[in-house]
Amino acid sequence: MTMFPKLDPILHSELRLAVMSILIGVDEADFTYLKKQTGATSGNLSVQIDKLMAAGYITVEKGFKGKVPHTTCKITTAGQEAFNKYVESLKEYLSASK
Amino acid sequence: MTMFPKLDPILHSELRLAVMSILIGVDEADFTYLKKQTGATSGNLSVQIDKLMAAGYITVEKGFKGKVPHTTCKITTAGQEAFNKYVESLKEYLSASK
DNA sequence: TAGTATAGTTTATATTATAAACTTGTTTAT
DNA sequence: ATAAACAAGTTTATAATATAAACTATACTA
Repeated sequence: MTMFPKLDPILHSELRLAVMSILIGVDEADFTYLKKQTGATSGNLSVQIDKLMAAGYITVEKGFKGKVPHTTCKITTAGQEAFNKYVESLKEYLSASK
Repeated sequence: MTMFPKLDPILHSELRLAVMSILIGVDEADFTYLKKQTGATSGNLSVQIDKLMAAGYITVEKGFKGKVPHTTCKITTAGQEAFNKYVESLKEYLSASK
């Protein structure tokens, strides 16, 4: 792509972008919250969270809340940077005639 | 997705978005021009142009320029509307804390 | 006329997204 | 106490997508 910057494939996904969008505005969020906010299925969310983690864009802590398993996600600095860069890149696509 | 609008899958594709981004700013563009501007391979471009056409977002005219085959693409009204809507939807994802 | 270039299309493959099925454990009703 | 339903995920299978490789057809060029 000559005039269009490459879009980070990790972020160029509807659900992963939604997750990142939530996480960037909040200190942390748990699995259930992310599921409710995004409307995703558990399976899909689980997979996409894994990918974001593998990319180093979020950290995932698995523990228990009382007796129930509980997963907390938090955006990393790398994740914030990648998100910002993605937004900047997208702008090149969205602003026609430039 | 409850708080995030669904992103038009036809447009949520790097190459198709690039093509639409070019076409929205220009009266028409031919295959070769789109290929150069996007840096895409011919095969990929051919396939994605087909999909945009199938979606009714662009028109494709195949003819000859002298003796050489020549394909001209033009955005449709539906395509412009879809593009604008996509941009609006994306904003919901990009503006954190909203 | 053999070789290279142009303008694509078709087909095959690799990657992704998504849903369905499953696991593990908990709470609730009987 | 135990079966039924629920919660929080994970794993696996399938469907959809993107992309590249191979191919077609014609034209130009040495």
